[in-house]
Amino acid sequence: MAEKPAKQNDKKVTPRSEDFAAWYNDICLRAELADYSPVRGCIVFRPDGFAIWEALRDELDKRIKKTGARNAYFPLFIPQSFLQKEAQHVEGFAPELAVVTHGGGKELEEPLVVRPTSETIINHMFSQWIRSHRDLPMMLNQWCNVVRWEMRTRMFLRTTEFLWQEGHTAHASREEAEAETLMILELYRKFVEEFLAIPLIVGRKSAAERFPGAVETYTIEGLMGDGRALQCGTTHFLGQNFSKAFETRYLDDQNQMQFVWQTSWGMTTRLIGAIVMTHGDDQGLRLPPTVASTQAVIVPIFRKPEEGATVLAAARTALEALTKAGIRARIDEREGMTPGFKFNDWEMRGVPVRIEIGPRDVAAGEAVIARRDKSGPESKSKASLATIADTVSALLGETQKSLYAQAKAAMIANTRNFDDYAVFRKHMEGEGGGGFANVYWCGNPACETRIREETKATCRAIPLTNDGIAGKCLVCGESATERAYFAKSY
RNA sequence: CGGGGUGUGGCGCAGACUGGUAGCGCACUCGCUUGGGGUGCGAGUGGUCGCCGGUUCAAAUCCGGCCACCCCGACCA
Repeated sequence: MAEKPAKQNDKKVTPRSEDFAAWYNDICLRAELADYSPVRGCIVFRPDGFAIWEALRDELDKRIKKTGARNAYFPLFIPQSFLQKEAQHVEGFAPELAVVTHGGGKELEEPLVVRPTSETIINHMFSQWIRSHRDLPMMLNQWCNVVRWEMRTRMFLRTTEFLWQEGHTAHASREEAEAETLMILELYRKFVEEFLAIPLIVGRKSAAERFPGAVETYTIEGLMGDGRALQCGTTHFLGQNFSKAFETRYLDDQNQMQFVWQTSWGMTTRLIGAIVMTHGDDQGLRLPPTVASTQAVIVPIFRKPEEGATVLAAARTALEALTKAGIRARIDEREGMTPGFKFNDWEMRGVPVRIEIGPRDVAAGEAVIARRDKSGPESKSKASLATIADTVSALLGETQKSLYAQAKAAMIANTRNFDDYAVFRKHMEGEGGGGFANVYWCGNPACETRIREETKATCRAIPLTNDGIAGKCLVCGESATERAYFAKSY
């Protein structure tokens, strides 16, 4: 689908309902979240897009630090040989590596890989820092960029270079590492659902979808507006795969040499795309107040200069009250634009609350308030200028909840149970998404492969609490071991 | 790497078949007008027509070669 190019300077964005892919591109460009760069597959994060990342990152950083992990920074370049030490890891990442072969005008003795992820270099350092059980657990987090040479890219969702947070921990016991993996998974779930207002399905990945080098991978999966799933974050239980490859060992309290047990986990700038695709509508972006760089915009309306003075004075008083209450607000004083144009412009940019102040309002001591989480006449109401900060503050809280509720309702409406393979296949074969399919599965990779080949749907998550024993595999009819969610994904 | 498509002001396109002074809409600048849901009018700025070569008095247009980008697949957060 989506052959129609983005109509960047036409007045309206492509309606979401008409062409989801074109709509998504339009929004990212026109709301000035990002722009294409001269380098294929790389994007520029513009201030309004980067502000979302900053808000998200600051909150996530706080939550991660609360678990005891500390931030560090490891080099961008990794000796090529490091990537080759762990068998599955090489196999998984080799095709998508960017490799530096020259430096200072000379060919390097050993090529350097631009990190696709930092397990290897971190293990190399861990092996030098960890000597005793008293050094454990070691829990580090890094905010950085990584590069993966993907064949096909999409703004925010898949770019050659992306920003992320990668946590890496080493523990004395298997149990402790497994507990850490699940604890971070829950931290991710809460963060994405509460802060980004994106409802999720949580679970374990199938072997085919596992991180290269992990023993077990866990995931949080969202459902986008077009019915396709998006992996929003993953946590990995690495077992001793990397510690054995890098000899990351310690002496336990019995004076025995042991390999550490490890985890890694990450979330990326893909989440910006998830916000756009989960909450956006035909008018454009709808930002959760938590990440909106402008939470409330005041549009002054007047005709004559003398009205302007009165209206602007009222607008500035309101702005002061909002700012004092900790609300990120601004006045749209642009000249030569009609109020109607500004309304549409701010709606397209996803600002949660709009405040209209005109001469009639000032006279009545009121303002018209429009909320972005609703549409039509219900979105507008009147509020007293005297208590504007309280009103807006309450609305921002409600917006956060209502965006989540709307997305949750959409996800539930788009999640179906299937017990007949033919029916499932027919459902999934249609254009676009198809939502989540909740099915019994025998756990055999062959059945998973058949689903992928015939329907393009993949196993997104296997819930942690499983009633798989109760049913028969959707594909082969054998006794099921899993009850899993399948979907077409980004 | 396979299949399809497109390259003409910042963006979206027409012009090409039938060679002859490069055009339209949006955006941008200036002026007036308008202003409670994408105001209207006027005047402007801006282009070696993807690149190289050929045919011709003359090439955006015809011929040959190359390059780039986009979409659909395989790979992936």
